[in-house]
Amino acid sequence: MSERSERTNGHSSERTARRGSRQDTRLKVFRSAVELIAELGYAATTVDAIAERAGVAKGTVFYNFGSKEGLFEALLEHSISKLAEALAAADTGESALDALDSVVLGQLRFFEEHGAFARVLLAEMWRTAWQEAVARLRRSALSVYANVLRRAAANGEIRADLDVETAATAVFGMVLTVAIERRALYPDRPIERTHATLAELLHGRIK
Amino acid sequence: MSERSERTNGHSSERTARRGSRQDTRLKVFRSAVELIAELGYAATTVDAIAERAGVAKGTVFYNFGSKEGLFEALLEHSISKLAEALAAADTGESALDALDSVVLGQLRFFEEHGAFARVLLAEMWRTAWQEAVARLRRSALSVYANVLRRAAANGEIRADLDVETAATAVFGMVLTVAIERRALYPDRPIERTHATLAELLHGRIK
DNA sequence: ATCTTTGTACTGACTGGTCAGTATAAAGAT
DNA sequence: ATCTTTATACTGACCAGTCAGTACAAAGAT
Repeated sequence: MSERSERTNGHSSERTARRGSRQDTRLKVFRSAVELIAELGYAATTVDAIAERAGVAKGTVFYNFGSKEGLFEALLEHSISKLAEALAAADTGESALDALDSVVLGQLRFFEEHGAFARVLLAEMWRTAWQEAVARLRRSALSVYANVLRRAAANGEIRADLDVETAATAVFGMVLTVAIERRALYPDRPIERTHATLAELLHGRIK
Repeated sequence: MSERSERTNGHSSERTARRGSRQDTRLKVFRSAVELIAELGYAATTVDAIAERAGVAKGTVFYNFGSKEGLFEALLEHSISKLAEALAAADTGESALDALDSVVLGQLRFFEEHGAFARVLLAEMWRTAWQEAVARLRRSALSVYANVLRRAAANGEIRADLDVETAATAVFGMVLTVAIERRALYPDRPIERTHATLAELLHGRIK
């Protein structure tokens, strides 16, 4: 979703010109919603609270998203797209295994910046109600891992018979869990250190 | 409905305390609660629904656990203990890395049997409201992984400078994620196959 | 033996508050 | 003109927690 349509606002006067623009309002609501839902969970988060934190009227939320569920679906859609973009952009490196390390780092960095979304994703990912969003996640984000692993298997960097789909989920879940732990427990630890630990784990018994 | 005809079944439950049916009631409520919360989440699950599925009156839930939150805390306590026992029991093997594989398998098997709890744990684990339960989880379950990894580091099976705490969380989160995916998406796949994939991933670039 | 009391486990109708969603009038923005 | 947002007020369903009462077993008491 989110056609980046900036709507040609005449010329100059760029910046946040469209003060009351719909896109702007939607983003404010997204930010507020993801923070609250990360803290309290979807069901315990009220639309009143979302609207208040976003600094908009309650009616605006319903005007823009139709319902609480509609808001949440749009939020998932929006955030999963961004995550998929970030992972795909990180898929670079000499060897496939270098690329794997790089994607792991990309995921860590994304969740460093969007920690609230990490929590929401972890909590809601397997709820049957949002199965469509999960399917999209598999197609767009997990497939980045699956492809890297497939490449590694194809040119002999790892066993050719590895189940890349399961392995992709495993790595994704591993990084997601660690990213959340880091934010919750060791917020000041440099991300590179966490990344190094994960890389060692994935590279196996290196001395 | 259903006049709980438990009555004096004579046998059932050891002589620990007369009127042993209270333990029975609590377990029925636990079972019902974990299933519903796995499906709907904590906040969206009503005490009415828990009581109905357990076949007890709503008042019984409050009589036994004081509040909805009290019920959930007792449930976490109960289940985390069982999980920790299962992991500790699986901590066996020639080398530390064999033990690691074994604990991973133990965790997979535990969540195979208690899939609903796996979902609840994943979703609620990092909610600040249950931080006490998370602390207990770290002490009792994650420490099994941390100890295995420490042993492996001590006798040179893996790098001595590995951050075992972070690695323990990583492995735990990886297995938890994959266990849930397996149940949701590939329930018929033998657990050994999933285990083999995780072992390969952990053992690194073996050809 | 029969009556009375006590403690434990449980029941389910009821209450008081909460919250998604609606309604509407008026104000900005383009 | 039309789209978007604001502010306020309202409705009705839903739900956590309460409470007066039931059931019943065991322990005195007579």
